[in-house]
Amino acid sequence: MTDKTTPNPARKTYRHGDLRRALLDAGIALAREGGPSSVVLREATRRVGVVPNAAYRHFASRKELLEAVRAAAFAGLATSMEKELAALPPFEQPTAESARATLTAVGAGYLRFALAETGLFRTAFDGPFEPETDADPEKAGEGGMNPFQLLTNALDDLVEVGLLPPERRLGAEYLAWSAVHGMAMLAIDGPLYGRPPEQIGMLGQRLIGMVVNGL
Amino acid sequence: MTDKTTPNPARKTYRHGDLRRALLDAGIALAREGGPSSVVLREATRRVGVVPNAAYRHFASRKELLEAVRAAAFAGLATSMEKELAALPPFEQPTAESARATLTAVGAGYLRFALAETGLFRTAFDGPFEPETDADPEKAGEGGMNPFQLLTNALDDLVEVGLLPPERRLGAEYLAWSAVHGMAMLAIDGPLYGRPPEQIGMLGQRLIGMVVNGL
DNA sequence: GCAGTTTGTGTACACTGTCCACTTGAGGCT
DNA sequence: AGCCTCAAGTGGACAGTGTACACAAACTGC
Repeated sequence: MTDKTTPNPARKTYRHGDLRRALLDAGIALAREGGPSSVVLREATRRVGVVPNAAYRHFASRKELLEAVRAAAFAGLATSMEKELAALPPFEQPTAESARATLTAVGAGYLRFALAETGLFRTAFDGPFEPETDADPEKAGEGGMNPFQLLTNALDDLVEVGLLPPERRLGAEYLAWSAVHGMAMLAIDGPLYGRPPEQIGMLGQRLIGMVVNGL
Repeated sequence: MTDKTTPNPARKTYRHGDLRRALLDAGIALAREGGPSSVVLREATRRVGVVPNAAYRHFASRKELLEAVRAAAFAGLATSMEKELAALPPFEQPTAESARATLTAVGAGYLRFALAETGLFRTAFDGPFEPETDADPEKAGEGGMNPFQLLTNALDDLVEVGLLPPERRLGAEYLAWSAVHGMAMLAIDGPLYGRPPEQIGMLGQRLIGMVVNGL
C-alpha cells in the first residue's frame, strides 16, 4: 500500500509545483498548532514531502519563512475583525450607537482571534510589527485593510458622531490598541486564561467602554 | 598565565560552591541580552565554567532554568514599580491626587522596566503567569509584593479616595493591567518602538488617565 | 533537440537539549 | 586517622535543529 521509497505525500513529479505555497501552508499549520517556536523548517519540508534544503529555494532562512507565516497571521486577525464587523446590523448614517458598536466589534474580533487561534496570534506578535507604515496586502484581510486600519476607521467614526472630541483623536489608536492587545495577552497567558469566552467577551465590552469613556 | 587545563573562569575546587545561583545569574544575564530564547543551557554553563551536564544537578531541564529566570524577571518588574512609588512625594492620608499619582507610578514603573530591561520583560511574559494565585517570593520586589499586588493596592486606594466607585472595582485590575501591558508591547515591538522615552511616558500618563476616567 | 536556468537532492557541520556511566572529593562515621 | 557514602561535576553519546556546498533533474526558450 504505502510505498516506502516515496516519503510522505508521494510526489510523482520531480518538481513540486508550488513548493513555496505548500511550505507556507505547512508553516501556518505549525504555527496554529504550537505558536512561533513550532514553525520549524525541517518539519515543514517533511510534511510537504521534500528534503530540508529545498526550502532554501523559496525562503532565505527559517526566519523568512516565519515572516511569511506572520503575515498570514495578521491577515487572519484582520479577517476575524472583518467578520465581527460584518455581523453588525446595517446602518446608513453613522450614529453614536453604530460608531460605538463598530469599535466594539473591532475589539471583539481581535479578542476572538486571540482565543480561537492562539498559536497564530502569538506568531503574529512574535517580533516587530508596524502596520501603519506597512502596506503589505499579505497582512490584510479580505477587504484589503490590516488590523490597524480597521481600528483607525472605527476611531474616525467615533469622532464623526461626536463621541470622541477631535483634539483627543491624535494617538487614540495606541491607547485603544494597547488596551485590547493587553487583554488578549491576559486571556491567553495570564490570569484570564481558562475563563469562559463569554466572560472574556463581557470584560472586553467593559474594556471598550473604558476606552470610549476615558479617551 | 591562563592555564589551558582550566576552562573559563578558572575554578580551583572541584565543587563549585553555589552552581545553582551562578547558573541562574548567567541565565538572567542571557535573558537581559537577548530575551527568553537566548537563555540557553549550554551557554550558561560555559559562562560559569562548567560542563553542560552539571546544570542538571540543579535544574531538571532548560525549561526549569528558564522558569527561575522568569521569576527573577518578575521580581525586577516589581522592583521597578516600587522604585517609581518610592519617588512619589510622601503623603499621610490618601487623597485624590495621591491615589492617582500612585496608580500612575505603578504604570510608569511597568513601562520603564519594559523599555529599560526589554529582554527580561519579554522573558517574564514568555509563558503562563498567574500572579494572583502565586505567592512565590522570588517573583516579588524588595517590599515582598509582586507586580499584581502593587497594582491591586493602587486600585484600592483609588476606591478609598472616591475616585473609583466600589461597584466598578471588581475586575478593574484586568482592565488597568491590560492597558499598560498592551502599551508596553507596542513600545518594544510595535509602532511605538524607537519613540523617545519621554514620549512614551506622556502616552503612558494619558493611558492611565483613560483608565481612571473610564473605569 | 539542445543550453541554460530553476528547483530539488545528498552530504556535512556546528550547535542545541538531554541521557547514561564514570570520577571526584567533602563530610560523617568509627 | 582512616574509611565510606553519596551529592556534585565530567565525558561521551545521540537525536534534532538551521544552514552551507556541490550535485542531479527537468522545465524553459531558442
